[in-house]
Amino acid sequence: MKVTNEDNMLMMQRIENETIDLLLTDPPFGMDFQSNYRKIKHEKIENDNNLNWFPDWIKEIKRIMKQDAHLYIFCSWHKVEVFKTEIEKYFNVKNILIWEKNNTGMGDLTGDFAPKYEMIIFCSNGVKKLKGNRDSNIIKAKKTGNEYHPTQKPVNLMEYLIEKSTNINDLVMDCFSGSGSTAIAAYNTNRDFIGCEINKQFYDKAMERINNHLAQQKLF
Amino acid sequence: MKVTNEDNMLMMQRIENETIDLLLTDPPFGMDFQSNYRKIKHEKIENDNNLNWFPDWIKEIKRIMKQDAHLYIFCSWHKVEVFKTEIEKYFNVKNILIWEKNNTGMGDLTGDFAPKYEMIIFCSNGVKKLKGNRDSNIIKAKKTGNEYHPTQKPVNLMEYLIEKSTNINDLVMDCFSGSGSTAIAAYNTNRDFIGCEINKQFYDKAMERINNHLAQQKLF
DNA sequence: ACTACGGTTGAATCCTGAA
DNA sequence: GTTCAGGATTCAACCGTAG
Repeated sequence: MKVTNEDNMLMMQRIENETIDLLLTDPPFGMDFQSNYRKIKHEKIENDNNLNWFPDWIKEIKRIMKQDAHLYIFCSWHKVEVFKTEIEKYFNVKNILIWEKNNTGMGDLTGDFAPKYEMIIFCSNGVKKLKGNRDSNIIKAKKTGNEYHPTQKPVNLMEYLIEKSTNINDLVMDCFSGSGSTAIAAYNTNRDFIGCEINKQFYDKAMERINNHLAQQKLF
Repeated sequence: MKVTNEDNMLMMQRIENETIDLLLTDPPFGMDFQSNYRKIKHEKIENDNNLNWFPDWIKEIKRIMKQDAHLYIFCSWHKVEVFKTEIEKYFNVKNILIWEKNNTGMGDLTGDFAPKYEMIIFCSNGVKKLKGNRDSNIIKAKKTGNEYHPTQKPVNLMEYLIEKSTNINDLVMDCFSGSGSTAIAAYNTNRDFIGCEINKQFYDKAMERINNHLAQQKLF
């Protein structure tokens, strides 16, 4: 397990071709997002409000993914056309999964439906099977907190996706580690993990969370 | 209520500017679709496996929609980037709704998640409020049959969307009427309806369905 | 001073699930 | 059972500055 505080393009430069078994990550969505309503105020997510970085990023991802590998890339419906179009240049977009949350979000209260899901673009590099039952492309998972990051992902959702697509000791990567949920999920499912988070505050909080989790596990 | 057997571009040519209160339609998705597994074999949906017609179509839609109007355009995730990008040139894409079905479809049985939803691109022309409660963007509705069309929509789903976005006697349009579900839903909710279906077999079956429905209503 | 414009601020909803 | 909190937003109101 290795989590660093740096830009993910720098981290990936050090990774050899065809190394990663699974990409499971939640990139910044290219939205100028900051909730003024939260009780816990987080630093605004660094975001130039566009996705200019995306083409170079996905190209570098392609280089380091193994020949038979899965990718799960979180995405809002607002920018799904940008994500999907660019990803399809390199990978086979197999599905767009719907992560259904337990509650709805804010937004236009009278002229719109309330947001209740995020999209997850599911791709394969080459051909690879999924483990276990044939589950549906709508996945219900409770949002479990935002004490480490405003868009913190539920650990059990990440564990589920890891177990659908990898074997024990496989290498899972998350380029936008955020709260560290993916790292913890990889640890819990006995997979190896590499990831980074560019924001120092989020990185520090994630490392504290991860270290606490590892310490608790060792008590048993 | 008026349903014709013709190409929808011909039908729309006869409609004056800013006439339609609600567009609720399920266009051909630009996929070469034919299930070989169905018990009921339908004629293959006419489709040149691309969406070349879409830019002209949406431009014509823009012309005939009222200044404050909603649009619901069904869409598979496979081509959502094409639909969304083109629609955004003319309308405000407010949301992508998820119609969650009660059961899953076919497709890749071992390397993919099972399809359980369709997307509905929800747009507004100008500013318009929704009626009733603030519902979420995941809408559960049972698929109720495919005896009239392979992608037949549940009448209650169409009724729900019509009632969210229109008043009694408003004019609802469905350019791709298919099984006639939208027409029946408009009738049931006391809205006016205009639509067409290019395929003679689907058109005949839909008209039979609609006429039977009207006849049954008149018994009471 | 008056308007036009752009950026910032804060208020609002209802459903779900945890307590 | 009942309370309670929380939410990858949008909109309108309100500034400040420029023309």
